[in-house]
Amino acid sequence: MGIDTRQRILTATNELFRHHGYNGTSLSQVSKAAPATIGSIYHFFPGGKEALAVAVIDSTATVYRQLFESIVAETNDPASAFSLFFDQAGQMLVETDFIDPCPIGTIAREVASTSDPIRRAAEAAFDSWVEAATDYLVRNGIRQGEARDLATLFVITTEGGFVLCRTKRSIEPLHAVARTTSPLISSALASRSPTPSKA
Amino acid sequence: MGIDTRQRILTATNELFRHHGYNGTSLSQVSKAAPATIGSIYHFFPGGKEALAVAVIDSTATVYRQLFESIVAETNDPASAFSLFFDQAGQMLVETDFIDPCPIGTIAREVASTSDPIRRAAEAAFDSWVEAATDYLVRNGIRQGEARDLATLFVITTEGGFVLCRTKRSIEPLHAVARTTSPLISSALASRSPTPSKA
DNA sequence: GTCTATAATTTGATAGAC
DNA sequence: GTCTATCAAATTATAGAC
Repeated sequence: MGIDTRQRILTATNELFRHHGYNGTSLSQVSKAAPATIGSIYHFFPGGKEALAVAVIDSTATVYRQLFESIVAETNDPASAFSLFFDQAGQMLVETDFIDPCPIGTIAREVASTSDPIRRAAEAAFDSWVEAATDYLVRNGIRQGEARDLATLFVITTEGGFVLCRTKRSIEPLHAVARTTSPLISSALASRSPTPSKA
Repeated sequence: MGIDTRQRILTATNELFRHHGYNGTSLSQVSKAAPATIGSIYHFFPGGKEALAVAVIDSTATVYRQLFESIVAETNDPASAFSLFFDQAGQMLVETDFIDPCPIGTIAREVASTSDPIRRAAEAAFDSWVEAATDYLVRNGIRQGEARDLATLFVITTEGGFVLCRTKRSIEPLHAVARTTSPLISSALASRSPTPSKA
């Protein structure tokens, strides 16, 4: 059972960050929640708390990118794919009593001015999400520039939606996002050049 | 000069929160930056750090609401009014080397699970912004329900835009917001019922 | 209203036995 | 790999002189 100690530490830290942010989480809390001794934490993460944050951000980036890909893979219409993503995020919020679904935005805003390694990890995460959504929209016939703008809006409304939902303890803000932005995808699809794809 | 000590404390705290968030800011930092002694801080804010945060959130809510009202008062077209707001926010980001323009979103996400007074203050701030933007859109002929959705999207994209801009040290995300959401306002205006207003 | 001193606790991090 | 013990520094908050 020694092998998954690293993963236990990572999982516990992720949850604590989503509860209390970066500066609000102490290593003693992590040690207790994992559970793992302080010595073990420093064994797996010699860079201490900062390295732990980078690892949490990297793994969260991957998990959310995979969630996005799995949702679009199961959905025919791109406009409803994004709505489905917002629905699923809202469901997560309710099930967890409005714990933050994503640790990255909070951590980035807390320490963007003081920890460049963490800021860069968060930047890479957001970039990878924008890229994944852009590629998906381009695959559906939307031209590169418009696709990138819409993908950026998608990530921004996700993060901004989490801010309002967590604050208001309501998923209504995410519903407003879905209602207002869904027509943007539809209209971009409608105005694409009528080159037939192999689908 | 005793009279504005309270204001100096408030201003210094606001700036420190935007730099390092709530848990990343200590009262000793506030004391040094204000400047004011710890005793003075507790004299004006007997509730300590938590009361200080509520006061910062309340004052920030008012300042931003006034900024919004002043921008829309100087602009003819609602679609360009929102773009102007995003432009101005972007300008602020560049001028301050990407210090967070708004302390509320960060603080709310940090302590929404642990401090209900702070969470409620942040909720009131967001609500007041949504209400101001909704009223403005309704005054311009957009029906209540659609206006509220667009106003909510406006606040969400502002907060989410700050997250990405601060993380990427770039104002390009806010530009993407302006480009993608501006047509939504225009189309809502175009489809309003043709009742003539007194403008 | 402002100041200094300090209480009581917790923090991130390290050392070294096992 | 895991554990305990411990460091030096910083934290919020309070007390009481001026």
